[in-house]
Amino acid sequence: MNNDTVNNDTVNNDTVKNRDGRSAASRETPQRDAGDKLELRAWLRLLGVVNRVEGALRGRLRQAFDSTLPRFDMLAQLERAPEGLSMGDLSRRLMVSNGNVTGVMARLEKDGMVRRAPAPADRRTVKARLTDRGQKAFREMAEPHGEWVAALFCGLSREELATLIALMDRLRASLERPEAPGMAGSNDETPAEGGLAP
Amino acid sequence: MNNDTVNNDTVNNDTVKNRDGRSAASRETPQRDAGDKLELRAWLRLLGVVNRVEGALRGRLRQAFDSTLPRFDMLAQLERAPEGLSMGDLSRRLMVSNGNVTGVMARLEKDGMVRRAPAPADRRTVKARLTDRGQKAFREMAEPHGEWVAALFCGLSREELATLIALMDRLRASLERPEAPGMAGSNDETPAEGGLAP
DNA sequence: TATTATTATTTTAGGCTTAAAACATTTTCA
DNA sequence: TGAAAATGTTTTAAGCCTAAAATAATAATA
Repeated sequence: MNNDTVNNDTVNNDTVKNRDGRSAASRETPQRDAGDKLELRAWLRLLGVVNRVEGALRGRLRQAFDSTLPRFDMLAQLERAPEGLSMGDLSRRLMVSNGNVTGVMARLEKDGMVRRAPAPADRRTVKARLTDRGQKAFREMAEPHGEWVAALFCGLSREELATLIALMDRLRASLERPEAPGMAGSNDETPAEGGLAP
Repeated sequence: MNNDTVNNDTVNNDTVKNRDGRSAASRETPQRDAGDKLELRAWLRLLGVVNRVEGALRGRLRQAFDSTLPRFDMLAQLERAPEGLSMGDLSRRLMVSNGNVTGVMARLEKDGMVRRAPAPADRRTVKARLTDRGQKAFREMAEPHGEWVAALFCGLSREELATLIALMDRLRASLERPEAPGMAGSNDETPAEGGLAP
């Protein structure tokens, strides 16, 4: 994964002149902006936690099952779709690029976990299904995986978990809004590609 | 980055038999466990949000500055350490592997952003510093970057941001605790490597 | 129907990331 | 001192990931 100035809390205020002269760009985000950089701090914390949890899960999955998170995710999606999924379905559900799906699925197929076949109706699309082997492998991993996650999050109470979920839902919803949620101005690069990332 | 069953809220209850027969493993995490999978849900939400934000930042950084998040992070660390940092320092601060630092720094050096030189005192260590070019490049990126983050998080109020930061701090602290926070049992694989990931 | 546009996937080129092995240098201590 | 342990970095091998270009097949339309 990625970091992003993860470390301590210094949040490089240095170059960010927001004392009173509020740069042209910062004017675009109205009532915000109390000089602190709350959003940046939140982002760095989020990133740090996700990196750690991901690292822990990666290690456990590798040691216990010689597998990886992306593989696990693909299997999980296919497991709950017995009728199979197209590459595009997987790409959308896992929020990764098409090319990525192609690669991971190729490896899974090589390992005998999935089978891919062009759809008879529309020969453009490729449908993937879990093999028996893949089904079995996923079912073996799923429970330990859930327990690892539970253990990693044991520092938060149920109430805190609920709060966290609610916050993430709010944030996600606001990210989804096509009101260019990351394009608050300044240099007029980055044309106007509309929504978020991929 | 990685996903991890990101999609909808189904959270594959399927294979996870926790109705009454609480599997041997789930007994290890005591008062938790109300049958729902709150931790898993929280984890998936977290991951989804981080993926989206990361994707948005990646795209903007690429389009506006033809740069990347890992490069930006390295520059940010170096910028606040004018006396330079060793490869190990960077690795620890950014929480990435040594080999990773070597690679990203090699590219940054090729682009003239940093300069690396063996430390005279201890010839094992390599110290990196920002060049003038690197300094300038980082300072140009830092402000837009902060604004992009602020805009992406504009869906949360200041209070919510503070709550989120507090939650992340608690979670991070509990992850740090060497009480094997991800090893709640079941199959006795994954020896006992102590703390978290790398 | 022939062209054009759209949709679905793969390929390509390049960068990020890790774990483990290999090197290099310094420290420890017998 | 000199071997052994520890420390710091790079290399290696493999996988993940993306954006953009290339393919392939279907749908729209003139």
